[in-house]
Amino acid sequence: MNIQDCITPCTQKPKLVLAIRDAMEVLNGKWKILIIGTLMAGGKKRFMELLREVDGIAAKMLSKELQELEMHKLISRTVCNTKPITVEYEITEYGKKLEKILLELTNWGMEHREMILKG
Amino acid sequence: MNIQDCITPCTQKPKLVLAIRDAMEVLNGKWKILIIGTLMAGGKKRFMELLREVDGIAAKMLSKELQELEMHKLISRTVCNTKPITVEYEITEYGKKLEKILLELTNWGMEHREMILKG
DNA sequence: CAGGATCCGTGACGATACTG
DNA sequence: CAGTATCGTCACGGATCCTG
Repeated sequence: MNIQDCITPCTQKPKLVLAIRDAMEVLNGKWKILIIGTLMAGGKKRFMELLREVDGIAAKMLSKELQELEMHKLISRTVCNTKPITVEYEITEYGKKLEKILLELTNWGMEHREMILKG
Repeated sequence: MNIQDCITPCTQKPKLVLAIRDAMEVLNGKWKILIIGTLMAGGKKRFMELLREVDGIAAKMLSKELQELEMHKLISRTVCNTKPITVEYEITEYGKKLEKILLELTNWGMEHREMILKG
């Protein structure tokens, strides 16, 4: 499948637009992709670990975006009855389907950074 | 290259985070990816065509996001000395490097939509 | 036709303090 | 530790009008 196949003929809306809209609705927010990337690369993470590794994010935002990601079945949340309580976040099998996107995004980002540095 | 390779050892920041941040900085904004997708699938487009096809966008936003995309060398802007004046936007060779990302995003979006509809 | 100028509301985002 | 509550801001985004 190539990118032209995403266009339906005549005056109908391009399928591409709908699909991208759907994807963006799930991935919107300043931190979601970074959170997913961190979890995908690093396995299980606790709240505080994420707070440290996704640096710059505030606890409120992390909490909120984690909830939204969980709603969309992209990550799972597990409460461990330790003392004090700890919580583990992990990417789901469904969430792993985003790996290709993340990879392409990462590759492009690195190329782009090099291109900027060279001028 | 797989996603684990994006992690540098020990306490350093993951390379993945930097790359994704770079990419997101270029692609941020509600409409950029949709604009790129439309141009990539449909070839040259004039301002009014984009205004129609990227539906929901306001002229101000379209203008602004097109400028930013041009700054980043992802699209080109050509003024035709017709009367009244018309302008053509086209994706650049550099911009075409985003094709893989767009494709993966589109594929995932379609799968996700189906998954939602089925429940 | 392409888009700039202006005005304006909302909500995304952030800092801080607090709780079980 | 893992959050929630509260408050504040600013810029993102939209509507409308105007110009070459």
